[in-house]
Amino acid sequence: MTSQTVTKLDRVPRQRVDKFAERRAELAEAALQTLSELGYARTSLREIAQNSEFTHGVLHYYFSDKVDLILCSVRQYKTRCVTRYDQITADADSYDALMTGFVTVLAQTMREEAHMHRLWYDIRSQTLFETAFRADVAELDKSLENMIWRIMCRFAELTGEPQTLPPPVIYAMIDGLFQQCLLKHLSGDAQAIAQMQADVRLVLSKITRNPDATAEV
Amino acid sequence: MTSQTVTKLDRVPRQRVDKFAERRAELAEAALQTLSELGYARTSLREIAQNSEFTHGVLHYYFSDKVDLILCSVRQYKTRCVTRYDQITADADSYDALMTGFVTVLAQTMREEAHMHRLWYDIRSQTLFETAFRADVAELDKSLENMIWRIMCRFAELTGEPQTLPPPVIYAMIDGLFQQCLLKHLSGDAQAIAQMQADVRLVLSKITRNPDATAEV
DNA sequence: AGAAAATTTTGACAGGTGTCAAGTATTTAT
DNA sequence: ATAAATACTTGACACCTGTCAAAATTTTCT
Repeated sequence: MTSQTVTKLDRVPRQRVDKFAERRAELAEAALQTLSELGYARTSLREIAQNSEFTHGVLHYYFSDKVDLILCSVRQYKTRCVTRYDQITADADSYDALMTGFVTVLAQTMREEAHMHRLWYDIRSQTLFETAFRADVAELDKSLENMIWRIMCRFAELTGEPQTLPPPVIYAMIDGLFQQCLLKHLSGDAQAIAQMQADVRLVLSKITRNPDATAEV
Repeated sequence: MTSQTVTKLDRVPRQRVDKFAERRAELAEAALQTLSELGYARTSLREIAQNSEFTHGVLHYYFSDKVDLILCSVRQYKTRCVTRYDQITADADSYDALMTGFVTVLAQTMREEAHMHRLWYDIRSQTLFETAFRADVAELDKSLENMIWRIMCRFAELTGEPQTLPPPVIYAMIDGLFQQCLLKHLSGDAQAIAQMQADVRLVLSKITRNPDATAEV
């Protein structure tokens, strides 16, 4: 239930609502940090509160229960994640530039946000058991699929060739490569990132280019 | 520590050792069932014991701690999983037969062992946080990679064309497709399996066939 | 300034967790 | 058959979990 939230939205002045929402966001942020540090299985409300500037009781003032809090966190994570590669798409004015831009941001993401992404894979796995997260996780997954698809469309524009694989397939493939890389990267494999960059280049070159293009060019 | 185990292996008669190992396997099986039902985060030792014919205390007689038990379970899961597609590879005597055989077993696995596979993805995600599982999970992942690679080698034999993508890349791609399908399948999407079969066919046909082959044939 | 409302803290609750030691029952060996 | 080794159960321990109500604090409004 989010009855508390609804009540507030109904009759308190505008400023209040903003403050309430801000604090929710603040606590959701603390939850994100905790989840990315400990993983879903070991994340408790008291641990989350300790990563904020409040005590554990306040969580039930701003969220109806633990699920409500985590859902809020996931949505917050999404808004940051989903436009990550759009600048690259806009800037690139050639096939090679787009390719280089893409794998560069992939590497950067892996280096700087590895913990946040392990949280994502952890939550997505929870979805296999817990129905509560399914709708939000599916929506986020779809957004990521769209993000990848926008890149592929730009590739298609630049080559003049049509797309050869549907959005879900390309996303699944890139996601699989990213996930394997994350595993190796967090296990201490120093070459994992460079290897993934090479792998993505290889796969995309087979996908984005027309089968006969290599012979023509 | 598995000091208890070692002690037994050292000095008790052969029959005892077998019985000890058998019971370990039996309890590991109960753990597998529980994990695949509840997920890692909600699996407790008492719950595992309830899925066996013993009480919770016995777990500490056969395993040094919870981690020891789960590692044992994962290894047991592996031995069943890793040769799943080998028969298909041996039987198929044409490109189309191999392709059909592969996607058929993929679908069968998804239908019959969805719960076991969600456990696998759950445990693999835990590995991103918990170092204790890393070595075993990495080994299992490698075995699965090899299994997929054996299939690709058979494809290469049948087409006469060389492989175009290295083992880790192909595995990551297929795994990504499988994982997405599992998510949809468990969310109630009735077309998920058929869609995955089509997707795998599409991707493999782009990978296993020479770029110019379509023009030739 | 004082009353009212919103916010935060504190402390408790019922129940669950892994672990382990002290028992009881069962099997094995002599 | 009796003693010893093995297998299993029971019950406890210290601690952690989500939740919530009551009290204390802070902010807001008049």
